[in-house]
Amino acid sequence: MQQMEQIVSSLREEGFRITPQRMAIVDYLLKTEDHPSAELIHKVIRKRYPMVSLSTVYKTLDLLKDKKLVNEMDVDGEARFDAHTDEHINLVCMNCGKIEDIDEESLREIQVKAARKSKYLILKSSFELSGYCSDCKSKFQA
Amino acid sequence: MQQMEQIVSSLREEGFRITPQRMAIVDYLLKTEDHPSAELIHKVIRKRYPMVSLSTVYKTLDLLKDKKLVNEMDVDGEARFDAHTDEHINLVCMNCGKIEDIDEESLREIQVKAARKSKYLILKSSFELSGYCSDCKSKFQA
DNA sequence: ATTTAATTAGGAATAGTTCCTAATAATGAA
DNA sequence: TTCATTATTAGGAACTATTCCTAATTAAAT
Repeated sequence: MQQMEQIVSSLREEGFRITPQRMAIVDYLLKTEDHPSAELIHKVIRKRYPMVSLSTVYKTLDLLKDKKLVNEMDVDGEARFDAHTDEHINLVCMNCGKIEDIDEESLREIQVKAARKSKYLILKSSFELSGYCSDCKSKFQA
Repeated sequence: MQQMEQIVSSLREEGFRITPQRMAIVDYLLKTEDHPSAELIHKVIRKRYPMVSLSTVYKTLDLLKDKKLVNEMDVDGEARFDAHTDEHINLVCMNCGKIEDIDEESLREIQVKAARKSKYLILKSSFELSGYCSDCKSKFQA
């Protein structure tokens, strides 16, 4: 909720229009703890704005990615989105598909080390661990 | 070259057949430093075995993934493959698409920490940094 | 209220991947 | 070696997430 106004005004300043579609998508992404796919976002948004199109969802997500307001990650060939853009580890459950975030300050150091070793100019990072969440884990051990 | 025989015998032990197609794909993946896509693998293999099909490439890659003999990663919605399965960071150039590996022993610690915090059973990890490689970097700074 | 240019809805097109099936060939047995 | 069995393959059709296209709409400046 808090970041909403910042995002709106930063878009407006750059000359982008504030449409109900964009508001709805940003609002949903800020409020959810999930890491929804474009399709899920579309489904959810549609409940309030029935005529919003999937292509608009994709376009808005592209815009938000450009502005570094959301991160994109890949799970089984499907893009998933996250408005929590601080450095963190994504834990992906290979059974139920749930994604959990974990803060980890040592990621930054690793990034610096890697940049130094490789001479890359690093712009984006993605740290992902996959396995079974605590719920699904017990099913497999039973 | 060295691992070839191990892979062949481990597949044979489990009852899988050793076909020229599988040999060619494994051979190529072991020899290259690249992180080729399925399509590139197909193109390369075809030079020697002109009738090998793309679907066989995909199936073989699935098999090798299952056996943990190759890792899969995603670059712009395209799967890329790597027979170098030790823990490492992938550096992806956002301009030319090149991928470089960097060894980093601290990754293991992070993994252990994350597993402890989250109670996940971790089976797979992927650490990816994207940006510009040293070649492309200079083009953008000019 | 009017203008105008960004944005949208909707669907068609694309591309990577998976699926399907008859034909082929690797392997073990005789 | 020859034969029988059955995994594997080639080829292409089907699928699916995403991108592209265009006329209609609408946010925002005047």
